[in-house]
Amino acid sequence: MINLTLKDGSVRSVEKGKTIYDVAKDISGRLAKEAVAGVVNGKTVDLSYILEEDVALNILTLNDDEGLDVFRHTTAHVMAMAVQNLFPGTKLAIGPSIENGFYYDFDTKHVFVPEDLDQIEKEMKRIISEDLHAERFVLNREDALKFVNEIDADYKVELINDLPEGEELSFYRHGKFVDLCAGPHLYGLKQIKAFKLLSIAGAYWRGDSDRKMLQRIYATAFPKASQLEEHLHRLEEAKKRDHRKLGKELKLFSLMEQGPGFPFFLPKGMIVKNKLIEYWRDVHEKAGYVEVETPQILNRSLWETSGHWFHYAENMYTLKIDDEDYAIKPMNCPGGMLVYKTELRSYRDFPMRVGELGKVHRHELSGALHGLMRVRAFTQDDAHIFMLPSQIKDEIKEVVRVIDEVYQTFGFKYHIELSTRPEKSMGSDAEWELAEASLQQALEESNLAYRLNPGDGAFYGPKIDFHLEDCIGRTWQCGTIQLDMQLPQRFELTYIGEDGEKHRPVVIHRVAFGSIERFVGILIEHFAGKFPTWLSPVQVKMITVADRHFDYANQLKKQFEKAGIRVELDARHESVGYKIREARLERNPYMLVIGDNEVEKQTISVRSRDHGELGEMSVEDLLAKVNKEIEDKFTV
RNA sequence: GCUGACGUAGCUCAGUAGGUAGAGCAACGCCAUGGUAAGGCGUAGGUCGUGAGUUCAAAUCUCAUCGUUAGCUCCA
Repeated sequence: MINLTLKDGSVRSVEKGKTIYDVAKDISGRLAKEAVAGVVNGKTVDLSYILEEDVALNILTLNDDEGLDVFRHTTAHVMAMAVQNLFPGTKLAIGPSIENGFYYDFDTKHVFVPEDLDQIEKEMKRIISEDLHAERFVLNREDALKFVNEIDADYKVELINDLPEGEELSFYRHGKFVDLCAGPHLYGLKQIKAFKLLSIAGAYWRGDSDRKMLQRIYATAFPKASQLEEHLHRLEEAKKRDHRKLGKELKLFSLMEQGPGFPFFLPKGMIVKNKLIEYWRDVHEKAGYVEVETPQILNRSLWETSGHWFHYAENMYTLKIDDEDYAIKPMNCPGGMLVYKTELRSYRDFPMRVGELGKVHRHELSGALHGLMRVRAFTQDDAHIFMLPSQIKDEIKEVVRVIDEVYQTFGFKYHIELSTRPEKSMGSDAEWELAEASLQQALEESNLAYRLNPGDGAFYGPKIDFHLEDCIGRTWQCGTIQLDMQLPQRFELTYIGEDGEKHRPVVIHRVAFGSIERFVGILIEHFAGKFPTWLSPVQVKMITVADRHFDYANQLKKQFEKAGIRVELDARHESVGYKIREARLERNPYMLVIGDNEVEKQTISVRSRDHGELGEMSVEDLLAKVNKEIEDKFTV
């Protein structure tokens, strides 16, 4: 007999030589049904793992994230098996589980088309119906290489060669199908019930753009059909609130082939953008920022000083003016440095917070463009903060506070990532160490949880990134705080210290929205086009029932306008039903229908987008209500 | 940039054994003056992304190019 310490701390004695599956069955029939893998002394293993000694055992089920991964990864194997059955000669690369699903990368002469997905799904179902059981075997390196060479699995050869010496080389076999895999896998395939292949895409082998492009099939899988349906429904919902679709429908912005990646903002989108800017100025003014504007086009020598001319060349739009090289700014910082140098600075001026809503242009790869989320011209809500080294921590805490305030206003949750020195970087080891330590300490002293992102910093310094979570759970990188140990040196920035000597200031770059254009896109999707009142392009939409109601409606309209409310009057000769339908599609917060009743009683009947019919009320009441919502930046 | 798909009226889309283009909505005109998600009738609107090629004939086939798109790479 051996003793197993289970998840709940209890100890269970079982016969030596039992499998984990046997133990699960012993515990309960239900557990046996839901079990997918085991964790023995911290190592994830198959259910068929044989227990030989006293261990800590945790049985993973479909309800554990890790168990779900096993389930999805096994489903990926089934997909690979189906593809190889249907398209013989297909070589397998890798097929991991990912959030909500899995993918597998294939190398095959056959070019996948969407219709293939149905066929592959059918074949997968057929395979599952055979109820094959996973068979695990381990080979030594030599045999493993021999084996994968025999089955003509080039990619696996490379994987094996890259695995560290001493690593166990395990394979899984389902019927005729074999794949190199660390495992674990489901014991039987019958547990796979709800899955769907979603899309075909290209992906570089090992994520390296210099290597071969493979064909990737993305899929999703869940233990229960209802969960799959729910997930597919969520995808549909996400599609419905796609900012590119809503941006067109709500006439917010437009993208044209005459300017790929250069968005056109239409009048209504411009209101949203301008309201965000107004809000931003208000927040920053209160937080002690001043604002500047630096030129769009600056001379080459500046970009050489900043290092961009060499480090950022492929992303910069350059031009010749009077035989001299110029570049359209891809960042605001160099201009900001020049602003600093317009005066002799004193330590008494610090921290000096200088904001700039700077429009920057970057030549992004054509394939990277995506609506407003990824563009080639965007407005950064930038600021450069100049300070003493001793002020770093407190100042970062203050910046974090401002960014938090901004996100709270829109109801966003977020998480923080700290990125450290990348391969391509400028500066000495000592400078980087100091910079990284400063950011880290600031976060820790602010008691903020963060993830570490090694090697993901900017070439001039480490950074803290803020990733927003929108209301359907997607994340977007928006805010960032970057400590810059390079530009102050390159621009030879100085200040006069208490001792009367020149010193070098510390510089922080930071953005809260990140890109106002992207932020607008995120807001469109977050609110599904239903902007809170303060941001709505039209706050009150008025509809006349018949022509005779125009005068009263027009008089009301003027009253609203005078009160600073954005109002639109639809007095077209169309049916009321039709005008109401259009107004609702516009998603304005308030809609008023003006007919005989209202004219007679000199009132209005109000319909709220978010709360339905509000019935009759006085104009003053509605004005007060709308104004309060604008004041509160109230979000539903 | 790379791999695949797509590009037809302002919008959403139909139109392949190749035979010089269709619908709905929108726009415009007329009629209906209508009460919380589409009233009726009519008019106009397209060198089928662009450029070459094949063909008696190309929206349809081929090539190139531009754009969009799912991803990869990169990134605010």
